[in-house]
Amino acid sequence: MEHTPKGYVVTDVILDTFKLSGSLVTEGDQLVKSLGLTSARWKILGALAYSESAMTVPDIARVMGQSRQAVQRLSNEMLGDGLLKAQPNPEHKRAKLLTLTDKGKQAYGQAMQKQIPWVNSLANDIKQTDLKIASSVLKKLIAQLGE
Amino acid sequence: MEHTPKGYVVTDVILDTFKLSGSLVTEGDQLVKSLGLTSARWKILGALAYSESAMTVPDIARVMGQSRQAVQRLSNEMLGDGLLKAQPNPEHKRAKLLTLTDKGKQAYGQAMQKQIPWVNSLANDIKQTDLKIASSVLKKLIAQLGE
DNA sequence: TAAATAACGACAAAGTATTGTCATTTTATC
DNA sequence: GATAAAATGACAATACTTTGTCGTTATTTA
Repeated sequence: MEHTPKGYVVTDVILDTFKLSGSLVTEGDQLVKSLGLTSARWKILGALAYSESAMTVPDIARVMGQSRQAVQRLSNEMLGDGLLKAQPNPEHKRAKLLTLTDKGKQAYGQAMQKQIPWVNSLANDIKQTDLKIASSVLKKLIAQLGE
Repeated sequence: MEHTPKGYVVTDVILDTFKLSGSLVTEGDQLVKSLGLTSARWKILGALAYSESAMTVPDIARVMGQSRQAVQRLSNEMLGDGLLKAQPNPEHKRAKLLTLTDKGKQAYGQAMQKQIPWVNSLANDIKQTDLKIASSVLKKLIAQLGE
């Protein structure tokens, strides 16, 4: 059995995804290092900042496409560091609702100020239409894998 | 400062890259589990199988876009497991040349037999032209980050 | 309502990764 | 050729992640 022409390109996309993901984590770590953040913590702050309402740990994990346990561990640390705070959840005794503290909001805001010029420059010599196509392809692949 | 329209889409691509990478590693682990492989080992086998000549550990790391140490650790384990073998490097006393053993070739071949129908089906409802565009966008982003 | 199923937090184990350091070897520079 | 700079293997520290398990809490189902 052989790769179809499309299957061959998908393999290429897969390998590039691994490479890009690694580079992004490394660059992201450097970018927010001075703020006391890491890429992983930054993503959790982002999930909560982007959300309109408070979320539980499993909520965040689902949005991020990660395991509940990984988010739980980071969230516990970030609660201890004062980046997050927990509210009682009227609908669930154990799964508390997490939100950003002022410190968390400030850290996320500062991270965004670093992220914005960074991604803007990353996009410089790539066409808008191509970026949108790439985004849709990645989303389709994610959807395929989620089934 | 705000995101440019393109910067906004790049952010989307970045988050999707994280998500997809995680899913691919998880799925890949399942796919080759019965062969005694993991996604990480599979990628190293692939780097050597794809290469026309033997490579050193740092060579493999550069191709994979990963740290030398991560590849070193996996390679040492795989040497112990008989998936790889080391040849003396006439051009370098310390950096030995790695190649696949018969066992390594067999494992990689079996992995490919599982990978091919998998990626072919992943590509099913995505247009070839879109896949190529996605691939080129990822490569451009990787190049930007490598500078 | 009762029982089965799923979700959740806590904890642990294993794997993967970056970063940092050190001694040694190789390569580049002068 | 001598010296400086870079590359390499080994080792350790730290961080992130998945998988698995357990007891408890919610939800679904009968």
